[in-house]
Amino acid sequence: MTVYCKFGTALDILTGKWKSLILLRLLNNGTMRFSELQKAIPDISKKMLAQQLKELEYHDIVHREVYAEIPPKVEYSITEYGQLMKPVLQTMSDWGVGHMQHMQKLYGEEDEAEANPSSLRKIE
Amino acid sequence: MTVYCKFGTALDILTGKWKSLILLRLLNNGTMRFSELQKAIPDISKKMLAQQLKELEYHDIVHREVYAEIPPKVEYSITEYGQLMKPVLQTMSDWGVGHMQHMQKLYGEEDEAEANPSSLRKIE
DNA sequence: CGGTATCCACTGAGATACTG
DNA sequence: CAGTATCTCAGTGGATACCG
Repeated sequence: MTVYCKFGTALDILTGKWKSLILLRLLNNGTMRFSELQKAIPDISKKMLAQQLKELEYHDIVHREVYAEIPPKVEYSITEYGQLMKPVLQTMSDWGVGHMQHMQKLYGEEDEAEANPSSLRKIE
Repeated sequence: MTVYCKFGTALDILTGKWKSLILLRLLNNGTMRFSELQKAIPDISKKMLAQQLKELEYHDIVHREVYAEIPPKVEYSITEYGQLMKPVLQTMSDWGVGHMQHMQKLYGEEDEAEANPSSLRKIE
């Protein structure tokens, strides 16, 4: 159980399909508004976006800056502490890339491999 | 979408609450029988264990060895290719450990931190 | 022993509508 | 614009029973 805990901690943060998408966007683009994130991640609903951002904020990975304007404006960015996620994301991504190739070798072309360059590299 | 794909690949494998537990056990103990895994992971159901193992096998991460005996005997182990997961697990675990401390600093002691040593280190 | 099949309860997440 | 509230439904996973 204790083994799982530590690993699970990372998992809980990264998991949830959307967190990674959000993190990736913020990492690449810097500061983004709520609506910009919505546009950048077409299939996410307001509800999910708000929920995931709230969790990331709680974990001190994402910073939320509210401007007292009309109409409202809220900007999100990765905290300094949040930058520590980069190597984790990168490691997972690297493995993922290699694994897709491995799966192809084993099972052929069926995987919806769109032959795109590894844009995750942008994370640097 | 393409960004997500690569990252998501890793996520899909690791995700699912149980995969990590299984992997960790096999990594630490080497070969294990179905029933041993059940005992080692008390809260997992047969159904889930079987399902997760099947997925890991499909991904060439876990090897399944069937002995034609009565009563049946099946042994699971990490494939050579599967060993490549170790650095990924380790990176995530390391971050997880650090993050638990960070959360404590921010929010205090409430987290069910059992003050255990990082057993994940066994993965080495 | 090592599963599979079936049924069921619960949760995650989409759609929609409303608010400050 | 940036959310919150509700309602709903599909999929995940638990419990149980059965099979080779």
